[in-house]
Amino acid sequence: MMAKLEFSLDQIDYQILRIMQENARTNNADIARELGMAPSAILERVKKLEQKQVILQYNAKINPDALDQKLLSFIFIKAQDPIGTQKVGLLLAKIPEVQEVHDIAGDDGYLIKVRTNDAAGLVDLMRNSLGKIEEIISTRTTIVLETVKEEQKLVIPTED
Amino acid sequence: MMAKLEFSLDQIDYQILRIMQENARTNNADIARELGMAPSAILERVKKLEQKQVILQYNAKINPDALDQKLLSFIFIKAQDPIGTQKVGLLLAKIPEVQEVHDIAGDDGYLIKVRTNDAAGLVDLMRNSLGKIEEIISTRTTIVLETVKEEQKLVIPTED
DNA sequence: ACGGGTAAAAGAATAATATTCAAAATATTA
DNA sequence: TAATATTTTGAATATTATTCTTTTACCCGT
Repeated sequence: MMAKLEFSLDQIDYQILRIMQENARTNNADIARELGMAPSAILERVKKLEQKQVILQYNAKINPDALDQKLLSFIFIKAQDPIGTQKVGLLLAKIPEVQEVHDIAGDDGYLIKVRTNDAAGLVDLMRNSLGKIEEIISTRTTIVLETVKEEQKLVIPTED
Repeated sequence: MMAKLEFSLDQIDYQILRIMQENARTNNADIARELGMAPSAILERVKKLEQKQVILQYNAKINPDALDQKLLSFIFIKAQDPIGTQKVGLLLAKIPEVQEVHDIAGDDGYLIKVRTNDAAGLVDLMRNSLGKIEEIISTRTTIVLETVKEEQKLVIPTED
């Protein structure tokens, strides 16, 4: 079940991705104009990029402050997963406040990124959500004071 | 110049954000239908959300594998910033492969998230980019073996 | 409770975009 | 070089975006 995906993107695809990465709501007509192509061709390309899972999704970046989500934290979690599984990782992924779960090298661990309203919210989460996961051995929390940059933009090649 | 921003969102705004967070390319007509409102009203709302900086941007999530960006790492950076500045943070933010830069509590440090093609790319980056920043005292790198979850979705309140 | 005023929503008309599809152009392969 | 497959175009139609006016809802002070 581990089909090797074949991407194979050309320069035009890269340009589309570049535009989409800047503003995912750019319409096909605008992209078409910018690339000097017909809108229908762009539509085809974009559809294909979605099908090939090159574009995974379109999301709106919402200001955390607007939802009063003021505290960002990273938590290293040492856990004892049943061999060959990532049971803990999957449980962590289910927690809504947890934005990222990474299985990291070294200490049988995970690194998670968590957004809560405040310190109290973080404590709550650790007690009520992490606390419920028995396989967790220990945690180490790092509090973010200020975020200088936070994007998911990838570096898109200029030549093929 | 530190104007306190007043958000003040109602339940309809939350619903719009919820939809946009799932798929930022959902068109106004669809949102309107889903919320049982006129498209023009939705347009107004969305514009306002953008103006108020509640919605910061729309981005396409691109599959890192498709661009051969196979390696994800987190690097803790201990640095000696000139007092009251985040000079190092800003320099780090300029590096394209660096997706996130967080100023963290404790050890005068930063935590950055970096995406490179492979280990060689990471070494390159540390040597050529981080190496050029003199204020950096030391680094500690954590390699991600596998990512279980990676989103930026926020928890949107259900009641006001 | 009653206006006055403001903000938001609806509705209708127009502009623009999305989408479909057949034909033409391009690439690909044998 | 011919044959085939893929991609692009261009035109027609369906759908959506946007504008603007009218109507409705909401807020405040009296």
